[in-house]
Amino acid sequence: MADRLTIYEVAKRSGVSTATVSRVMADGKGFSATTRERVRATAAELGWVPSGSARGLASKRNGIVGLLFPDLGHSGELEEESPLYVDQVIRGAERAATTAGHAVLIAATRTAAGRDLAFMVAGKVDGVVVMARCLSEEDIEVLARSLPVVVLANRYGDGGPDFVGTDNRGGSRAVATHLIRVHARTDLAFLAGPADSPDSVERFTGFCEALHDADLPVPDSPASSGGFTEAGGGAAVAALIAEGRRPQAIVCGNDEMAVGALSALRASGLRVPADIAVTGFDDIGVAHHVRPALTTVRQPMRALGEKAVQTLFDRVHDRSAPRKSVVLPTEVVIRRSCGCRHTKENQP
Amino acid sequence: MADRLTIYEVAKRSGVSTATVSRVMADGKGFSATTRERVRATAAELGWVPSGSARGLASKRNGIVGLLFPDLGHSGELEEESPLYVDQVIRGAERAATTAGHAVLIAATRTAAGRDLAFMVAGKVDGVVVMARCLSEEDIEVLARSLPVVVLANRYGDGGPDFVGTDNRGGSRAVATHLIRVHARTDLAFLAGPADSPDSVERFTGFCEALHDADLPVPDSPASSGGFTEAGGGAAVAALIAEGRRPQAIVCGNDEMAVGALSALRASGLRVPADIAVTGFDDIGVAHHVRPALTTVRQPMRALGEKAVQTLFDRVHDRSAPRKSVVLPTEVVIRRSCGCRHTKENQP
DNA sequence: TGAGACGAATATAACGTTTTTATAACAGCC
DNA sequence: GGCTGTTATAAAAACGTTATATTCGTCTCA
Repeated sequence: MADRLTIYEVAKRSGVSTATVSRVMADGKGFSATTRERVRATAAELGWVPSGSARGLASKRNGIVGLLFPDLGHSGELEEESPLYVDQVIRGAERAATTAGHAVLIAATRTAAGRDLAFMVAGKVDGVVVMARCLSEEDIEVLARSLPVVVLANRYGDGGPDFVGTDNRGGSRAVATHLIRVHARTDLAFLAGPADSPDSVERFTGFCEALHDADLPVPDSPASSGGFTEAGGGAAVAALIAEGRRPQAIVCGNDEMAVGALSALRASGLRVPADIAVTGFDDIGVAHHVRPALTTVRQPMRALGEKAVQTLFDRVHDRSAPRKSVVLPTEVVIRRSCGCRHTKENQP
Repeated sequence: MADRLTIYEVAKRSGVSTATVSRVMADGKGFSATTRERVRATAAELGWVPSGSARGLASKRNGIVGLLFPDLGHSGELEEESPLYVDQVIRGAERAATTAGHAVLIAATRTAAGRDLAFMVAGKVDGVVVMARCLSEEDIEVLARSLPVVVLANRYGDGGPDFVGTDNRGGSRAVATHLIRVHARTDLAFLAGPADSPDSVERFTGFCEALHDADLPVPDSPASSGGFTEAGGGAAVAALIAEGRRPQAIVCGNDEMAVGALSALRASGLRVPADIAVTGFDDIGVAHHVRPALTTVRQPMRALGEKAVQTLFDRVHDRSAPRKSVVLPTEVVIRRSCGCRHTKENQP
């Protein structure tokens, strides 16, 4: 019986031309109300859904933005440990996209065929947001030559695509300054993440700036490193204590390590914050459930996703605009682990 | 200078035909290794990304699965309250899709143009997973006529598309049975969600089955309703207490209401679980942080997303296979609020 | 040496829309 | 009743791939 269902069939049955059907489906102008209704009814009756591919091909618009991220929990046992903030970024991106009538095409790249997937995605969208380190700089450059690209949270050089990130440095500086000014701590240790993590490096830089601001000695390198994991943070702090080091505060590169630090300090019989203050970074969910509740720095992950997509749309709209670089402010979340008695915490 | 970059340009520069370029990019067969390298090099050099639309049009394959959900936090002030489980479903879907070399196109439908977005998405994908109540039954039916559809967590009639959901009824029955058998509670109250929520209805049904199993009187309707919100749950329980009702246990339709119930009971000077036991449903994040830690029922949201996409692929692969209906088991998570002393909790 | 067979590469017709450009219908106006 | 200016519709040319059917060599084996 029926051939494959196309716009021709719908046009014929509605007694109009394909052009009219096209305009009706696109909510355009140039047809009467009755025509509109007739066409819509026919389409629904036949169960016709216009081919997005044909549409995209003919119109050169896809109505889709891509979002590439390194991983979303493919790492076997570590599933639940995979970065939760990705969810928030997706939410933000989805919101900004929906507002503009676009859908979001997501894909993780840290898998075997990840690079291929990334290019496949790139071919289907009007522009793409690329999260930190999920594609090589060369690949990003190739993509950027053929479609709008926004890089998220990890700037690539100076001449690259638009960039949106958070103020790691400022947040770290602020929380360290809080420890110095408010709690009069003068001997602070920084617990770093992986050495090749730009986040960790920026946070250490902010930490150093705070020390510098207060005329305290500035270290060349972090006191220790915990690989951004809870276990690593605990081990690093335990080692520090075993060496006889007793800083007045430990500024941790992220919350996971801070949680580990808390356990390690308790195990050593040291009190937080009385003996040693501890701060984290990221404000993950457990931060305000752990005891003492963790003073940390919150990154506006959702806003990040939103801003990234908005920036992408700006770029789609004007491909020759000057390169944009957006840095969203971070926010210090005061709880107990820094020594404060009254927590100051807005809802996330 | 350059025209718009197409396969023709790449073919010309590589000294081969477009067909060869196409096959090389698709990792097909029928070309020599040298040709392959030459073409790939040219493509990279030119920064050419094959048009996904043209590809999809010609091949009738998109390499994309759609995922439609009602909302992802567009509701103004309630942002953070929006259902977190959606994130998990997305993660599961993304994983299953990536495994098959597909990307995931996501869109929320509870917005003004939500329905249009849904149809737009449908036109771009090889199949679509539709989450509970984000599209009318008629719309789903229209979609299902033109592409594979899997309905998530909310069955539509008996003749509809493939279905994947969780065992609400069984989970509710299991947790109620636990209260009866292990903790010898005989006077249980069910705190329902919105009356039109199939989830709530199924959970109430399971609750009733447990009572029936134990030869306890089975109520016609829930003891009270809290609209699935923390405030609503608290208010409902407060009202119950004010009326002089003192059930031995309150089985809540979801965790939010259970958390509200906990507060309300504390405010009334009642001890949980000594005076009244409380259970929840969903195992949201706070469930194990609240005091007493909440005994609840966990739904495998991530597995749900994964299974939905796998089921979708099955359908794509064989469109005439018999209708499939998958119900994933739920799991009772024993904590303190039911009266148990030793929590039994696997990592989520 | 020639017939077959096989691998590599090509030419070209789909694929199903949107978008011009052109035409037809239809008021309103003198 | 012809003229004009809108508006609604029609016809056909893109859009950039993939897939089918073919061609072209080269190799193998009788």
